[in-house]
Amino acid sequence: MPRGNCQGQGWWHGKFRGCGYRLTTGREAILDLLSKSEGHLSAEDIYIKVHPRYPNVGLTTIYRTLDVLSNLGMVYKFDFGDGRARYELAEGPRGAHHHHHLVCTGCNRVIDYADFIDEEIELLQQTEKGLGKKYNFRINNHVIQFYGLCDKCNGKK
Amino acid sequence: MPRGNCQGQGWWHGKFRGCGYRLTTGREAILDLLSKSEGHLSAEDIYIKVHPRYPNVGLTTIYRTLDVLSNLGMVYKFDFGDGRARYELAEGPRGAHHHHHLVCTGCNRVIDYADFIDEEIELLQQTEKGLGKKYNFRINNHVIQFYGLCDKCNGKK
DNA sequence: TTGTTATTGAAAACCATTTCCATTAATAAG
DNA sequence: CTTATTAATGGAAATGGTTTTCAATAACAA
Ligand SMILES: [Mn+2]
Ligand SMILES: [Mn+2]
Ligand SMILES: [Zn+2]
Ligand SMILES: [Zn+2]
Repeated sequence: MPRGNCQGQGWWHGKFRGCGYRLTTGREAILDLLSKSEGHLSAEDIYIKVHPRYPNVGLTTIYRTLDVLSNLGMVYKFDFGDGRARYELAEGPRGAHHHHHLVCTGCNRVIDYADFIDEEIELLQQTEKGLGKKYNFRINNHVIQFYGLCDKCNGKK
Repeated sequence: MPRGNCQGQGWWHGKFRGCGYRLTTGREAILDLLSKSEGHLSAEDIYIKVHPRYPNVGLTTIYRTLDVLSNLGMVYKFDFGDGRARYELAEGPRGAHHHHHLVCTGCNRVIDYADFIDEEIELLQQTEKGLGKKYNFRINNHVIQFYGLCDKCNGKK
């Protein structure tokens, strides 16, 4: 039962099984929620949404599942500086929904943006290639975040 | 005694006083250590280095000072995914030492890199301008991190 | 020197996340 | 459809980085 990198195709039923993971109610519920939710959910956010419909899915399982999904590359884990991890469905490493983040240090609002993404991606690929060679580093992910104040937080005091 | 953004010039004696902060032994010790240390120190790292010479500087003060320095923009606070915040002297918002990070998810090693920085900075400035206008966002910082496996962690298993 | 008050250290609280462990259930074998 | 194996689970407890509390201290303006 292989457990390592299983960057296959298709949707998660196959992906999960192919990696030797069992397909449980909790995992399905969490993936289901993630796939139909917008935004950047914390483990507790997910718990609060999943628990009413599946009362026998505990917070511990949320954490464990998110960890598995993150290792499989199906979910991205972010730190936006508000003291808890936040998660977002990946939908393919370089897939259609790839975007970066604008984080307000005033109110913790996070804006997804995809403007300039093409130029950013191109530069990133160059950089990845160069750095990978120079430092003998196998890059498989990146994070770009801009920090500042959103319009609402700009005008206060 | 003003407290807000004090992005003045010069070194920290003046900067601190100009922002209404008192210049204390602890703060000087912490800044002193940061300025002569390489790498990405956690609060505890700093405590361990500072405490022997200044036994009356507690961990709480380390945290509080790092928070002040971070708010003043004199120190950058990072999350590299190892469960603790790490800090690094800024030396000017776009100063000579600006660099980005390569983070090994295997052993948590962090490599500073400044290759390709010129192209990155140019793109970032364009992006900042565009995003700032589009989302009415006052950007004053950014984080770029590449995640992957370093040479040592590549060859294991 | 003196008064004001920002800063401090130690201990306790906080709280997101992890660990423990006995129980349950997904899966494969028969 | 059994049955056996063992991954997965959840609730409680532990963990550990960071923050809060509060009385004592010290920086600095006057
Ligand atoms: Mn996003
Ligand atoms: Mn660095
Ligand atoms: Zn805001
Ligand atoms: Zn490594």
